[in-house]
Amino acid sequence: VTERLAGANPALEPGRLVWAVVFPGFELLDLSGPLCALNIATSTGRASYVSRVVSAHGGSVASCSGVDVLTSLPPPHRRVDTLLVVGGLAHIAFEGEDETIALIKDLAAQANRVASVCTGAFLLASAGLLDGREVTTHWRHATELQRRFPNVRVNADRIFLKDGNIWTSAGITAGIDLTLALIEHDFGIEVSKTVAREMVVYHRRSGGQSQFSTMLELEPPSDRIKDALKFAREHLNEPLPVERMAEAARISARQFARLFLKETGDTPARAVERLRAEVALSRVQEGTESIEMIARSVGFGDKERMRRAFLRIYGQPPRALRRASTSRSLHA
DNA sequence: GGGAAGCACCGCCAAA
DNA sequence: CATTTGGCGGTGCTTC
Repeated sequence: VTERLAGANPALEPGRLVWAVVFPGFELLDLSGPLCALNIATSTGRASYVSRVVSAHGGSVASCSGVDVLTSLPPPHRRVDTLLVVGGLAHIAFEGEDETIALIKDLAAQANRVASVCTGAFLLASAGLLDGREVTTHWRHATELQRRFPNVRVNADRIFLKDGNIWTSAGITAGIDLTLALIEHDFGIEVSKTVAREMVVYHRRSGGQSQFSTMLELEPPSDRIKDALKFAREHLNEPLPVERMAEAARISARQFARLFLKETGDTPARAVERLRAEVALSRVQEGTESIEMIARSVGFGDKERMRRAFLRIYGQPPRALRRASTSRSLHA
């Protein structure tokens, strides 16, 4: 089954066409993760995608995990919204994928945007689509990507990355995060959150070392909210009631709360709590500072309030998380 | 541990 | 006329 029709919802646009390109030896999860997310999004009735799996020669294509996938040849009418290129073991042999690269070049020219999962970035780079772009890929292959394509700016410290109409993601399951971001971009954060819940994955997980990654992966569209978040990060250890953040955003508290929820999918107070918890967590895990010290310096006031926040967010109190992390490093 | 106080959130309405 | 904005007050949750 290479084509999946959107659940009929006449109220919606005819469905964005997503073409996924595969090749012999591709990673199955690079493909199935995104397709699953798109399918669930469509089944909510609040989004609409039509996905197809194509390859250079059509027919059955073997994934690296031994499962074959039936693909089609790209039909003549090439109205494609999103081109999605997966990765796979064969990235070493991407030189032998000239036809796949030609296909990608051809489709990319028709597409509104281009995305890659994992080492799919190598194929995009080979097709000349990544020159001058900031991209990411599987951490294990990031340096090789940079070496082979000096004109590409590789950032290995991200789960996914959007540079203009080029979206790239880190290894394998990061394709799901990438697809959630696409869905959010297209149909709003409520839909992407629903899909994440349904798939039982994090709606936004933190990537790399960026402390505030959850709030940065997707920048809120309006400058107002961005300013407020910036203000919050800079004054994290001070009280941050809604009114103060609204002031930083230069709008009324009511409107601020409304916009904030719409753009970030979270309410202001919750977001501040998450921000604090994220900063605290890394210091709880990595350092030897007292819990009390950390709690004060990230704005929780005292360790008891931080403990409750940790229970809400991580399901475990700080001490348990520190213990878990130190015992892990002892065994490492 | 129970009850008061404070705050965040949200629905509702009116004004812009 | 519709959409956006801001204020008000009730409700529920957290903290004290």
